[in-house]
Amino acid sequence: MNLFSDIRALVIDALTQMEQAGELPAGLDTAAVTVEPPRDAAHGDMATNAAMVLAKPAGKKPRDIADTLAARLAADPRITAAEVAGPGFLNLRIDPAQWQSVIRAALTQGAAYGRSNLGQGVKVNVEFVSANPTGPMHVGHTRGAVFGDALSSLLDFAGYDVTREYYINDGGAQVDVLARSAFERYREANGLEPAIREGLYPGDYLIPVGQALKDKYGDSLLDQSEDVWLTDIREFATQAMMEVIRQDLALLNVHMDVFSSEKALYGTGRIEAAIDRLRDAGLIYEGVLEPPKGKTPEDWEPREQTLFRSTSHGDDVDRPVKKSDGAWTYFAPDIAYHWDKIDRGFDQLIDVFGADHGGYVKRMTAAVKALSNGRVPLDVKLIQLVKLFKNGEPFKMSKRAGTFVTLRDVVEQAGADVTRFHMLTRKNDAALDFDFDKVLEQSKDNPVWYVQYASARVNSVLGRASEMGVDTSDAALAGADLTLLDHAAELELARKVAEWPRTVEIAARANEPHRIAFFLYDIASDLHSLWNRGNDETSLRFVQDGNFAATAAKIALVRSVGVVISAGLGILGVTPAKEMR
RNA sequence: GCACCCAUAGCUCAGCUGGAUAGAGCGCUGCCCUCCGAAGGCAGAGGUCAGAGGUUCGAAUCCUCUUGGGUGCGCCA
Repeated sequence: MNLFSDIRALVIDALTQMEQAGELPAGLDTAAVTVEPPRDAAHGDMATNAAMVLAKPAGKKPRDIADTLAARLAADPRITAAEVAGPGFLNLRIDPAQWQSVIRAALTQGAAYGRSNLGQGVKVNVEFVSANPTGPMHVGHTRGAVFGDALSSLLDFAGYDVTREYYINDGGAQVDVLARSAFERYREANGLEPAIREGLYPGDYLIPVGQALKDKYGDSLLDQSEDVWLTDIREFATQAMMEVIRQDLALLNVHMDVFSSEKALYGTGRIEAAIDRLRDAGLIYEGVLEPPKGKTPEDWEPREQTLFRSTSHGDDVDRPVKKSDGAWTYFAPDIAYHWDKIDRGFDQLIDVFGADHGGYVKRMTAAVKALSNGRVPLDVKLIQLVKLFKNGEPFKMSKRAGTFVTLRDVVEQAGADVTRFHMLTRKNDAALDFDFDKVLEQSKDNPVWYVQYASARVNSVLGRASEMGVDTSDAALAGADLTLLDHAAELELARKVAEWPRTVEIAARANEPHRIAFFLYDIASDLHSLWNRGNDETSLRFVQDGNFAATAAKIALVRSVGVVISAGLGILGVTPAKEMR
């Protein structure tokens, strides 16, 4: 149940009746009509902008439309008052029975309350992480992993058919470097001195890989030249790294549906086919790129190469798909990969990239547009940096010295729940501070703790009511006499519960899971606030000694908040706390 | 040089794709509490939404320009 969309439907219905009655011209576009909670609660429960939006196309004054609309809406039993305000807003007061039925809906639908059919089963592919398989995941990847996973859950909750996918970049030169690095560790495992020269991966994480190589090959590869072992060791090391990455993701409770390999595209004709498809559309040509103005690379020399005419789909310059040696650029297999996703029947594609790949966005959207003839939209979400702190001091790390912070480090120190929640307390395109101490702080300015505390309080108060003898099962609470919830402060909280389905849709429409985190903070804050009022006004306490009916009603309200918090945390991939420690 | 992202209270950030008097936490000020309904509560001050134009009933939000920060710009991925 989404009370806001119900009331919007009522408004649209009334507008249609007005058209039929000749009070409005027929055929008006009502897409821009909204029904939303007013900023100021004194304005009522909901407000619609219908009169202002339609005034111009209808050729009428906003207030005239609003007056007529108000009269029609007031006839509905759900509306207790409809008054025109300001430039033409129509403020609506909703019958308390509606808020009570929202609570009941939350109790009967449980974890499904707030689910939406917004997505209508549309197939969405969310590609995220896609870290190079050359080592364990570090903090930078962590945020992308959390974001992609939460976004996927959000879209699923909003009625989309979601696939979580990881694109393994195992086709480029970096996996050769990995193989050479692993080979040195293999030598080391055989008692030789490893030569980790400049440009190789120095991390300790390859030591067990060297050992495993020794177990498999003994000393048989030691005297062989690179062309003998490169392919096998590359394959071996890449698989080992992917296993490490899978385990890292599992630490964060991130689980992919599909892993796609870049390398697997080579030699299958898929890349050639994708490029040919673009060529048939007249988008591939041989040409010479101009050097970027103001920043010409020192070794620049004009040369002819195979280019994709991405400028015809909004890019700034055309992009090469082949290197000068005739090999594909990274872009070419990625085009084939995205075509493959289109081919697999996805209606929407989402790519989650690090912000340093921002320059890649236009060419990829151009390619997807061209490959799908504009059918499949691609939304690229860029994830900004995570700045680490410890006790308020910047936490320095150096990749060269091997002191970079891994995903595992973060999760071991902060825990998966705290890490996930905190990573979602910023918009994806804003930089995020992560302070190892602050995220574990127990205070109001730590959203993770504050929301979990609310969750624990819900659990605690349910326990108390239960001890008192109240049946606190959702089914029983749904049958409570909710008309007893007549205090303004209680209805206020119920209103927040009613906003949950709306928040889900807004967040899903924008592909912005952080909105869920902020909503949870808000509703937690409202719950704490009502709880605190109970300290002074005993009639607002959730457990009313000796009064079963009142207690059941209040507990129903509290539990409905708990249902929403659980659902929201579920989307974020965080386990609700039952008690605080 | 060009493109993309960002700029909101002293600080860290929200702001429901254009709505009414721009919000929250921290910090600050002032009251209250010291209760196992728990690790504080209530209230107040604090803003030229970087700046200047434009679009319209209405702009923090959309367009143009300017300033300041970040990212990127063929044979890395």
